[in-house]
Amino acid sequence: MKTLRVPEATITRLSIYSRYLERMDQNGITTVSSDEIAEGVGVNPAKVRKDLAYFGEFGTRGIGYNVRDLTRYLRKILGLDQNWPLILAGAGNLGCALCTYRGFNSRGFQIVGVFDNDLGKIGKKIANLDVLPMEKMPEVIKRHGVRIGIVAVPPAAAQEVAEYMVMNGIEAILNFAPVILNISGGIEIRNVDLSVTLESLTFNVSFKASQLRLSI
Amino acid sequence: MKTLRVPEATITRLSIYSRYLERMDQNGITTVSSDEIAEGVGVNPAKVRKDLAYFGEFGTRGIGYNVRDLTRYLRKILGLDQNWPLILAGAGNLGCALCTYRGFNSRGFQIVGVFDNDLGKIGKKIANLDVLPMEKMPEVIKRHGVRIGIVAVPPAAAQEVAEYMVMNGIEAILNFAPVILNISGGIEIRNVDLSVTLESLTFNVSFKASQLRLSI
DNA sequence: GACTGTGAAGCCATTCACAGCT
DNA sequence: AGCTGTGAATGGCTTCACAGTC
Repeated sequence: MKTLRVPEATITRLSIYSRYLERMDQNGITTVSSDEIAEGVGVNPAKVRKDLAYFGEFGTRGIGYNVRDLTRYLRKILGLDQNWPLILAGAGNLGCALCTYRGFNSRGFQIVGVFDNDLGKIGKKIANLDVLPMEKMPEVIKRHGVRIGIVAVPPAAAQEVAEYMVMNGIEAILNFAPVILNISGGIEIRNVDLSVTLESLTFNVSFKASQLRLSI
Repeated sequence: MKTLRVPEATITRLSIYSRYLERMDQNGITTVSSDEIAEGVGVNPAKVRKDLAYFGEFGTRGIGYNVRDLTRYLRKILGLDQNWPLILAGAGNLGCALCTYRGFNSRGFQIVGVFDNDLGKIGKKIANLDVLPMEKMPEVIKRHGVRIGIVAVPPAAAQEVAEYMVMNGIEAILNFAPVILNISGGIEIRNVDLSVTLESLTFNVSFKASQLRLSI
């Protein structure tokens, strides 16, 4: 009975391993070692083994891991042995891109409702989905049993939209708005913040050679 | 002379502090304490002070920090005292969304070239920019002095495109393709991987109450 | 009294190194 | 011989707690 807390970073890596293994499976590879996985995704081999060890013993000493079995275990660990309906708030450019994003379907994600409060957008179709007014959200969440919501509205509206989602039963939020959402009650939030990510690049590019001689 | 290595997580937070401070400035607030910043962005106050201390002493004991000055320092630290031209490979839905993303301009980012190898897309216009064939990339990089590239092409093409960018002088890559890029030579890479992010949510939502009784 | 800056302590993730299995 | 699984060691980020300053 393991009750160790699993690091968030481990979960991220499991997801990456999982995708790498699926590609190996498609290439007809049946067995893989932690060294090969590590090489393939750019991490330390011991880390691969430790990450897996949080959840069980999936390998065979002297041999390695069965690709297909490990893939199945990983998908189950990540909760991907079921489909995940998603709702999306914000039918702007980003929202459109997300609706048509191909990477979702293969992992069991499907956007089942798109919402906006802009009358100019409501009623338009995005990838077979009607853009609905926010008031319809509760109904869609119930009908599909949605637990995860995506926030892709302008920053000024993000907090309000997130609260509305949570009020209607959403348990986890993927937030693209460049603000820190203030939500309590054990709601899981992940932020995708492009400016922040780019700025970690500009920092590194700016002060690469000149090891930190900032002289402000 | 500080030569301490600055944690990557610190850089990420500086970027977040910076945006928070700009909002305070717009609201007419002139002075702020580490406690207030911490509260506003959801971190520990000591962490705010430690993060800033890597780069200097910006505050006044007993008083706090001057909002406008600290904002300016942070922008300089992050390399945002200059504009950053970007190139974008991949003129699909995601590419379009990125071209019109409003969050970039206010932070000094500007996409100056969009490239694709799909003849059906070349020549089309996205947000005032012509979609160009990949062969034009070297010229655009040189003309604008581009150092950062965005990869928004399908996964199968990502590695090749990234190598092409690096070969033509790009020093940092923001990668949206769901693959691990294998690039050497001190090139900075940041991955924005929506499936991975969503899967850390499905994991947490799946095994929230049921503290990890996986029974695979 | 209020708040910053920082050494020290605490904590958590990573890496090492090797026992154990095939 | 080859590779996994894991206790121990390491390294690094976070938090505490308080001296120092206004």
